[in-house]
Amino acid sequence: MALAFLASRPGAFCSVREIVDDLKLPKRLLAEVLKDMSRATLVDATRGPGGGYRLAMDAKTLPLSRVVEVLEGPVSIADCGDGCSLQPSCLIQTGLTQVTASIRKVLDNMTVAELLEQTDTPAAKAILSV
Amino acid sequence: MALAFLASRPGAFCSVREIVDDLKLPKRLLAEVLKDMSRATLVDATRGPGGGYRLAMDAKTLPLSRVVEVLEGPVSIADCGDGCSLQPSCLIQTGLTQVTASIRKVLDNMTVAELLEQTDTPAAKAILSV
DNA sequence: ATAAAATAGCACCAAAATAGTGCCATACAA
DNA sequence: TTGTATGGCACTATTTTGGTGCTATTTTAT
Ligand code: SF4
Ligand code: SF4
Repeated sequence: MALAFLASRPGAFCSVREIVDDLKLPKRLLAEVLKDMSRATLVDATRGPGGGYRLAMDAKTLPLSRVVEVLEGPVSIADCGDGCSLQPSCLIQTGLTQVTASIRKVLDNMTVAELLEQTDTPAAKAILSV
Repeated sequence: MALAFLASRPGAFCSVREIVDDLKLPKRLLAEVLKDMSRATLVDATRGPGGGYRLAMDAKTLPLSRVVEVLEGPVSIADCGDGCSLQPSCLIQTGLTQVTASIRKVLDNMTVAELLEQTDTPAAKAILSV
């Protein structure tokens, strides 16, 4: 939601306060998330009065898969890696890997810009008309 | 994994013991899961010696979406329903709904039979050759 | 009959993941 | 110099998930 908000104000630095005033999110929590995204260079940050965050790239080139990876790590539905003890007897590993790939493709193919544009609630329309 | 196992023994009743001997799963836990699936008529059950579980339908007609729904409820990545307090200011609801639909489509389009057939590990090949 | 093999039900505990805070440091602008 | 803002990181609280305890019921074989 915060990224969608930033996408609606391209180029402008928006403070956490501004964002949560609009979106009604817990302020401290969103602050932590934005810090994470800043560290991952998904957003730019500037401090001090007038500062805040802005998207580090065009929202049209920011797929949801990237966001998920930054916030939750690699897209996956089963951690076959790091030594799953069931692997030797597992009957579905490759199949699940394919399902995961399909899901990642879904997330690759939707951008933050689309996420916002596709949403037709009053709040989303209002912010787009500004 | 258990459903894939049952898919490899079509028509035959397999006990929890048999399944966990092969798949190395915690017995009691798998038992609970199979009970759930039995209640949801995903599998048939018979009691007593020689009893166990078998698929209630052809594995080729059992999509993963059905399995997920039975075990974890409706496929979703955000519970917009039952009164999300953020809904009035949410900028991404419709977009996320579309992502969810795409993911469900992925799960609709892979069956338990495919899940097993696609898997090319030694264990999976072995069970298929029997 | 009786014993043994299996599922049925359901509450309960334990571990892990997620949501959310506290606290202080640092940077920037007026 | 003061107020506004992000940076870092440990910490608590809540929820979800993984797993167990216990008992009842059904079925087959002796
Ligand atoms: S899919 Fe098979 S191998 Fe991968 S995590 Fe699940 S059990 Fe382990
Ligand atoms: S998407 Fe928007 S409406 Fe749906 S749950 Fe998340 S915040 Fe609430």
